[in-house]
Amino acid sequence: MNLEDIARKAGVSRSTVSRVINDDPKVSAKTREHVWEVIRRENFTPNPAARALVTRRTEIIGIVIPTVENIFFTDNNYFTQILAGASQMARQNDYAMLLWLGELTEDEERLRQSVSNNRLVDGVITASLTHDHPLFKRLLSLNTPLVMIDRPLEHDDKISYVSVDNIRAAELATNHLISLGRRRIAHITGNLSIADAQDRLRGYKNALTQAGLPVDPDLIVPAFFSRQSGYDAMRQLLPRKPDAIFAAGDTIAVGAVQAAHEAGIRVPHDLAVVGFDDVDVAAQAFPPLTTVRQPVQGKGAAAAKLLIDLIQGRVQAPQHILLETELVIRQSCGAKNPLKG
Amino acid sequence: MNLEDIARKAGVSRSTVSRVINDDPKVSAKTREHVWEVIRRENFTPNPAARALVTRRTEIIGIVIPTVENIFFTDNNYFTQILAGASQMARQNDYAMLLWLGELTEDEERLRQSVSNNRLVDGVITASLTHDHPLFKRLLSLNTPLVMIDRPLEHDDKISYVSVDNIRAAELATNHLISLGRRRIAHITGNLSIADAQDRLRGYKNALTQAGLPVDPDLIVPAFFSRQSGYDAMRQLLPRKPDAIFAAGDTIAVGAVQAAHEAGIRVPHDLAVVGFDDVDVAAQAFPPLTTVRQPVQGKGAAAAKLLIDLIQGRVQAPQHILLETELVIRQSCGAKNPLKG
DNA sequence: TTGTACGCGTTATCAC
DNA sequence: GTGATAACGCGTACAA
Repeated sequence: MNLEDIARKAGVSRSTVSRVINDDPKVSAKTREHVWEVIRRENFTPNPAARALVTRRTEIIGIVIPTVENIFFTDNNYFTQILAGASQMARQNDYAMLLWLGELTEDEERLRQSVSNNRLVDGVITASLTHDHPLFKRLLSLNTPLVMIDRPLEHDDKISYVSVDNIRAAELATNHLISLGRRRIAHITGNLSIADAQDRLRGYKNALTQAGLPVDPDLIVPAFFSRQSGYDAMRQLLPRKPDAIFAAGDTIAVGAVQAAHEAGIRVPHDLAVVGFDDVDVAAQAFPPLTTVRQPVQGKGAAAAKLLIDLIQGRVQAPQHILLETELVIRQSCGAKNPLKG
Repeated sequence: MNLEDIARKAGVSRSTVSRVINDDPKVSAKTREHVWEVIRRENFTPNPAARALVTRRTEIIGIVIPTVENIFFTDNNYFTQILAGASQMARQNDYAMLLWLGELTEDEERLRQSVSNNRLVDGVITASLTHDHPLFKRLLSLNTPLVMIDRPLEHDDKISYVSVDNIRAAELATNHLISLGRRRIAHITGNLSIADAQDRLRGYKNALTQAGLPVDPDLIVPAFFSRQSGYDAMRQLLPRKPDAIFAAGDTIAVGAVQAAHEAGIRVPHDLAVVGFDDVDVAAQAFPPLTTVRQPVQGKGAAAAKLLIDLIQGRVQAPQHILLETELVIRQSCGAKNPLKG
């Protein structure tokens, strides 16, 4: 079933059917309605391959989640939420969504090829792409529309991205701990090759300085966004006797709490803990985590919307969008009025 | 840059280039090598739209995760792992992967249309599609190759699917609790419109019966695959004083443990708990959950492989693949030799 | 072994 | 407002 068939059944020419489908104004209301009727009756959809061949557009956006660690070690539903947000926005705009997930290292070159040689998509979203990943340079040199989720560490002035104000958000978290009377506040960082992690570290330092507290290097432990990493970091911190932890991610915080428990340290009594993200594990942790909520689905949705706007020429790159964060108080910080988890 | 350009640069005809790309044997080794060189030098990739137009194949598989609850209430990384497995297998076979996520109810009709009218993919994988979902009938009546992840409740004899033997797995979990001396073993079910949940319930009953223990309806509480639901179910169970819980999912188990803690019940001392899936939250729970691990990534990968085999005619539908499960002993069951979480 | 010519289903550019 | 007709880039009989 193709345009020709519909045309015959409707008693018009192929071009007219095409015009009807593409909302071309110069077609009489009468024929338009008639043709639509036939299309609906026959349950016809134009062949996207043929369409793409001539329009040079596929109406597909790609989303790339590139690194091994993201998929296998992050251990939370961050990426599910990113995908949910992007998917919904794409569908609302009649775009389909192609997914590339980075996996084993051996596959990395193949992924890079697959993404960069690809003519299947009108534009690309990346999530948590680090500037040292081979795809980074490639995607920049391509002239496909590109939107990054999470600010890139390099060339961020030339790249469109969607993120949150991580510095302010980290200040928020740290100030909260300060306001609870904590004074030896430690920070477990995320992967510092990611701008988010760097910004959260900066926000932590800012808050201490502004409160007149010392920034003690011994209380800053670099880690990655994983539970094991948070666990290890906490064990390093134990002898330094912090009274609070600001962790750069919820999964890190969960690992830290586990190490604290094993050492007989009570959370929040002996140690107040604040995480970041508000992904699934935050509310499910014991005790439920106080954390900085960032709108993860919102980031996915905003990235998709921005990408589509770029594709359709409604806006010009680069564009930077920062979404709002919010402190969610549960039990791990020991504040008086915790919300229900 | 197209076949014609490459042909000119290589001093051959367009068809020869096409033959080289498609590994047609009747082309001399010499020209073949020469043409490949030009292709590599020019970094050429054939236009997939043009190719799809003539071959009627897109080399794209679709994956559908349809229901609202899956995305928003499941709160674990189950679907991330499904996607990771499917994605990796797809790429290994030079297929791209299109993702449809079901979201808000208003969008359901749009999703159904988008999936079923679609000519963008060579075949479809569904994850956790229930038989009462509008997509179920549609996908069956389409003649696109189809593979379901998780056995469908109806027509499972006509549908290809990948799953685990949930009955045996549930027996495994329940037997473990019995072997630890527990006698009032309760079961919190998953969403019973999903076959997995029904099978786990059946396995639970089987194990009790085989051990000569009574099946007490008061110790079976229906729930959904969510933490809140597990929490509510546990509160119903409290007055009935179970000494063990087999939960149909890890997230359910986490909710149940939380309710138990609030009631002053110690896990595992007063209450042994076993979950199902071994998703992220299991190891991160407090205490770390003993659970039945199912190979979630493996299910995604197996589904993609099977779908591609169906598309390429290597096997005939319907095919049923059951993967192995494994009991992972951590702390929530109180067994003597827990593995490291 | 290589080249020629046609068709895939659509949109765009002309005429009318 | 409508209808021919030429692209779009590729695969593939068929001819050479």
